[in-house]
Parts: sequence; structure tokens; C-alpha cells
Amino acid sequence: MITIKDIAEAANVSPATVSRVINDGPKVGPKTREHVKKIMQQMGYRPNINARALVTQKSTSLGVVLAELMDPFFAAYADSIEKIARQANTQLLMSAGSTSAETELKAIETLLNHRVKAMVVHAKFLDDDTLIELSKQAPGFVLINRYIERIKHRCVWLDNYAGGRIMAEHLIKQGHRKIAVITSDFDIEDPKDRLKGMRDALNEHGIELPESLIVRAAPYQDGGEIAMRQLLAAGADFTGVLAYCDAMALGAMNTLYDHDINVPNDVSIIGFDDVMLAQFCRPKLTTMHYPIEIMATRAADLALAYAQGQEPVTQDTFKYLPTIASRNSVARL
Amino acid sequence: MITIKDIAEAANVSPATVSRVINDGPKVGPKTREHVKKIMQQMGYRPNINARALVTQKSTSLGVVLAELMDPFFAAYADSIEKIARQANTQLLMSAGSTSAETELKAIETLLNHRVKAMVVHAKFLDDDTLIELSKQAPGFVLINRYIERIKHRCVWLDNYAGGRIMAEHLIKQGHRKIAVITSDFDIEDPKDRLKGMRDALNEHGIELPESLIVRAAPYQDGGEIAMRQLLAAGADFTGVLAYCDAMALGAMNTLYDHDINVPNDVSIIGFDDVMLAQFCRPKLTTMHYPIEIMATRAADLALAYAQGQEPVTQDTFKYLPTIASRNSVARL
DNA sequence: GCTAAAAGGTAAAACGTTTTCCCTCGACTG
DNA sequence: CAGTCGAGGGAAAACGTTTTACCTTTTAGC
Repeated sequence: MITIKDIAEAANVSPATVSRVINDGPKVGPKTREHVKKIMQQMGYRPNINARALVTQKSTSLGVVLAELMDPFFAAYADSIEKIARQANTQLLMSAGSTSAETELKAIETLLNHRVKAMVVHAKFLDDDTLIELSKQAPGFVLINRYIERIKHRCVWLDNYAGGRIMAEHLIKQGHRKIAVITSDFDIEDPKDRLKGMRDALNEHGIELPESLIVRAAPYQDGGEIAMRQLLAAGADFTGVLAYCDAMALGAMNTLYDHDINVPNDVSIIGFDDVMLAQFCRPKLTTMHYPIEIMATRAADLALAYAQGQEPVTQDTFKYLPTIASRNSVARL
Repeated sequence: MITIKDIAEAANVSPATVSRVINDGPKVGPKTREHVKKIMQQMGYRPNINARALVTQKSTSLGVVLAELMDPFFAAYADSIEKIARQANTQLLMSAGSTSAETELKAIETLLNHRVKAMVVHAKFLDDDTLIELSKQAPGFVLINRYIERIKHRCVWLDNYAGGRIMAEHLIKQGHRKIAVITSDFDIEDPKDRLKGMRDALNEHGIELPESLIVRAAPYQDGGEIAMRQLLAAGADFTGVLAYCDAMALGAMNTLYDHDINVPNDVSIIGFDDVMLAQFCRPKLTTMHYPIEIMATRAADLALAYAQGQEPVTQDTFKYLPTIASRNSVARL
């Protein structure tokens, strides 16, 4: 592999000069600049990013932590961040597999070992203190989909409680009073917050939400299927369903279809996330639009800015609200 | 940031010893080993990957080049590679945006600048010679979805021609004789190969494929919609449709739905890729299953092995065949 | 008790950059 | 014409590792 020294030798200048040419630095005359450039071209010089990162004490890459690339939600998230990275002329260093506290920690540490200065992190299992500690180790550490008061200027998050309220209210407004909930059995905040929002909205309209109408399962399609089967088997009485995510909603819809129960005529259903799938299924799914693209873009911008040395404005908070995407899985009663 | 030297000082040993402890090297007694480990733990030592990469002359990361993370096909591809990377305890360095020859080149060069030794590359626009030249610069350079004879041991690819044949034969076997084709207007090999396969199969059964029954459009959902509208507007006469990809097939199905033409009773349709969408739509899409997970896994394994110094067995070739995933969008005539 | 070898360890070079400090030379100022 | 200044450029240190070559001590073998 050919280095700066080789170029320097061939061009009869010092390595310092070559470096300055590469980085468009000062102190090199137009003639030498051209000359060196030509030689670099000829010899096929390729800067060694690792050496550069070592001496400058920073990696230019943008780190990303997420759970699984196959999940359409994370795909949208990763895609948005990638676009910002490309625009900023930096590469993506991706750590997937954040599915438990240990793997999350490992994913983040890997990025830190690379001396990545800017990173956007999706971490649901690590506790607040650990995350705060980790966030100190990279100036551009930004959390997405999580809110921690003490580092709120590093958090880009969704108001899940409000989301729960909004979807419940939507169903109520359409005349539904018998409402079941299919939620996630993961021990993280999101399902709890959403459920609380739903419950509060229902209660305000004088509607009970008995435990018998709440089912917990894995937040995937099969979890949704199982949950709906459970509701049906228990003979639950409902006209509307609030699902934790689109995947569960689709699973539930499949089960309903198998039982010859029509959506939306017999049962209305609302999802959450508004992933690509929601528009491809029949009927098209009414769901809570999660502005993940906007949020991810914001988070990446923020991470890059902080990494550049921009000081966080500490009173800033980056809260987003989901909105209802009204399609065809909800009927007026 | 705390370095190996700091640890060495605190532990009263030389940096060399610390390095050996980190790398589980020889020549260090169990007592010192434990001692050093404890100190590292206490001081929160974090190895500098960049320094390591510099001195060892290699990056441990696994490079990936792809077009767009949002595309379910690429999501599956990236996800498979990520799983191998995680298993091998290395990180993913991702270069997306390979949508033209220039951007493809840039994506690959970025990886090379990082001195990445193993990379799996999805490149459709660069020409053979350029790719061969680039492949020499990384021992673990592996192409996916592309076949170049001269570096066939570095190519993991799908037989698109056979795929075209198979899907056409499937439709023929169901009794269809009037068959339209919706294909991609990208100037790459894949659509051409598939089309040739379709045409050959049709001809062998004495079926013509006139230009009027071939429509080209962008290989996305809206391209499929447009193409189908075009066919209908021209009053084309067909009972079966062969689509270039699932997205186009779904777009076409949408248009048919809008025109009150029933799938599969009035028109049968076959997609290609078998992405997640194919199972979520109604009717479920009959499609060619593209074993991208298996292929991506193979490619990543290969890249890692070559990067480790394993010599390519030059007569090896990694060809895969798509298989028909029979679902509900095709009817027997 | 002596030698040989193994075990445990160190010093220092090397990797490819960037950057600080210094030098030289010509041109300009007064 | 002496002095100053700025532009162009170079030498060398530094970044944090790994690794080679070498040294010392302990152990084993007889």
C-alpha cells in the first residue's frame, strides 16, 4: 500500500506538504499543489483512515445502534441516518443486536472503542445511569426513542403516552366503547406509557379497561396472532382493538380473518408505527404515524453537531408526537 | 482517554505485557495477568481500535455496500451480513447509496480507505474491469448478485435466467398462454437475463412474447402501477403477468384492484424476490423466492475467510437458484 | 551443583498520518 | 541599504497499539 511518504519522495517534497495538499491546507504554492496532486493520482494514493483517526484522536464515522435491520421500523431509522451520514461525507459504523442490556452495552462500547464521536443510539434495556455514564464518553452521543431528564438535550423521543391517548380517543370518537388492547410483553417503558395513555383516555370517557381485555405478547406478527386468539378463546366482547405496533395489528388481523371476523365491519383495529406494511395489507391499516424519519434525521444532525463541538443548549428538548394515519381498518359504529 | 501506557505504569509492568494481556498472548504469568486485568477494569480501559488497525495493517470491520436500507430486499441482505459480523465479533462498516457507477465507486473506495479486509459488495453499475481492479485491493472482497467470470470465486450470485424460465413455466403449467411482462427499465443485467429466460421458456411452448406485452418501468411499486396502467390503456390481452420484482407486482395488483379486475381470477401474477411484503398483501403473492439470506450469509463467510488468508479455490462458483413460492396470486386456467 | 531450556518479562521500532515549530528566501518598507 | 515580514516549505514529535529481539530468572535434568 502506498503512503504519504512514497508520494513525498516521488514529488520531491516533504510528507508535511503532501498532507497539506490532501487536506487543502495552507502553506503550499499552487505549483507544488498541482504537482503533488498529479503524483497522488498517478500512484493511486489512498489515505489511511485509521492513521488519520489515530493522530487526530477522532473517527469521522457516524455510529448507529439498533436492534434489527430486518424490522421495517429500524430499516426506516437506519436509512434516515445513512442519508445524513452520506450528506456529511462520513461512513456508518453500525452495531446491531441491542436486544438486552448486555448486548446494548456491547454495541455502544464497540462504537466507543472506535473513538466514534457522533452516534445515535437506540437503547431500551440499559438503565439511565449507565447511559448517562456512557454518554459522557462521546461528545456526540444522542439517544433516540428514549427520554432521560438529566441528559434531555441528548434525547430525541416520542411521547408514547400521548400516542396511547390519541389512538384510544380515535376509536372512542368512532363510537366504540368495548375496546381491547394488545400490547407488548417486553419490560421496557414504551408499552407501559402507551397503555397508560389509552387507559386515561378511556377512563375520561367513562370506559373501563378490565385486565381481561388486555393481552400481552411479543411485539411481532405472531405475537399479535397469539394475542388475538387468546382474546377470542376467552370469549372477550369488543368492537375495537388497540395494538402496540403494526406487526401485532397485522397478526391480529390475520387471526380475525381466519375466524371470519371482518375488519373493520365486525372489529376495528388501530396499529402503531406506520411502517411500510401498513399500506400494503388489506384493509389498509389505520395506525399511529411514528415520525421516525424526521426524528432520526434530527438525531443524526444533532449527533454530528455536538461532535463538532457545538454546545448542547441544555433546555432544548426534542419531543415528537405521533399522529393518526387514518386508513381502512376502523369503522364508525 | 486512558491508554495502555497508563495501565502499564499503574500495574508496574511494560506496555508490552499489557498488550499481551489484552490479546490473551503468551509470555505472561497468571499472577500478572490477573493483576493487569484488574487494573484495566478499575481504570476503565478502552482499546483504541484505530491504533490497533494502524499497526496491524488491517481493520477488523466487515464492509457492506448496498443501495438502500429501506428496500426490504436490502434490509434482508444487510441483516444477514450483520448476523455473521456479530458472530465473528466484528462491526459493520456500511456504505449505502450505490445507485450509479460513481456512487458505487465512492462507496467501495471509502471501505478501502478504512483498510477493511473483508467486504461484501452489491454493485450493479460499475463495469467488470473496474471491479476486478478494486477486488485486488482487499483480500476479502466479495461480490453479491453479480457474476464475473475472471473472479468467479469472489462472486455469489443468482441465476436470473433460470429464474425467468421457472416463473414463465409456472404460469404456462397453470394453463396461461397470454402472458404480459412488467420489467425494470434499469440498464443492468438482471432484467435482461430474466426477460431472456422468460422468452425462451415461452417460445419453447410455442408462445409469442410481442413487444406490446412487455412494459418497462422503475422497479418500485409505482413503476408497477404505471406499467399495469399502460398495459390496460393499450387494451392488451393477457391472463398472466410476470413481474420483475415483488414491489412492481404489488403496484400492478393495486392498479388491477382499482380497475375491478380480480387477482387471481381474472389475472394471475408472479413476483420476484419474495420479500416480506409478499406475505402481507391480499391475495398473498406467488413469487420467486430469492434466497438472499443464504447467499448473503455465504458471501459474508467467504469474505471473512478470504480476509483471514484462506486461499480462494478458483474453480469454486457460488451460483444459487430461485425457487417458486406458490401462494394465492396465480389461478389455474 | 551445574547446565540447558523454558518462562516471564522489557525496550524499542514500526504503522501512516497531522501538526507544531522552525528555517529560508525574496520582497517590501523606511 | 538594513531591517522586517510573509509565503512556502521541512524536520520531527506525537497518536496508541503490536511485535521483534533481547534479557533475566526460575525450573528441570542429570
